[in-house]
Amino acid sequence: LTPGADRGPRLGRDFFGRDPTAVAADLLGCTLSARGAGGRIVETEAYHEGEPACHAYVGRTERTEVLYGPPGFAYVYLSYGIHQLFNVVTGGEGHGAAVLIRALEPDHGLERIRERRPGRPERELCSGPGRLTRALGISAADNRLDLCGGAISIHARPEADPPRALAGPRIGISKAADLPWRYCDASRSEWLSAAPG
DNA sequence: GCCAGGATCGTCT
DNA sequence: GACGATCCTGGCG
Repeated sequence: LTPGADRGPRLGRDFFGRDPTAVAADLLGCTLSARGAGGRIVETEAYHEGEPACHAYVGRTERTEVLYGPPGFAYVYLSYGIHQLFNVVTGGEGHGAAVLIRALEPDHGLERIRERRPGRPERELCSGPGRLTRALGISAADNRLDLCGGAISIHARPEADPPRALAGPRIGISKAADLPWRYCDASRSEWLSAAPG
């Protein structure tokens, strides 16, 4: 665990309004903070309307509408009936794209996190997309929240501690499984949900 | 330590 | 009515 004091300014709309692969790579090393708890982003995945693993692939529905909206908003959905998964909407308005946050190195609000995940070893607090939402108290109530102004924020990474980015195939999908759109910070391998590559 | 299986429900066909 | 962008538990050795 590293101290969490060195966090940059809150990321703005321009950061998110780019290709999901660029945003996914650049989110490594940034800090995700939700209501007083959070940590360094160490694992992300990009999704784009043009490939079938993306929820936006089916077009605009009530569920996917947020993906087609302006960048910098949260897309939170229920996976397997149990787990909340947290995504950031990317790209320009009218394009359906997002980045899934898959793992954090927790670095602030540890007491709150441990309260939400009692009895868990440090490594398992935030090492997985369902785990980190539980750790930070993120739920479907946060769907469509503005990350550039709301109770969940993302902050620029410190220049002094850059990530070592590695790209590989995404996890847990059956379609478009060949695209290397999962990004890991290899300088934080112990906090990942799975080995890079 | 590894692996197999079950939990659980919103969304779309 | 089927299917997940997952996680946890229990059995085995």
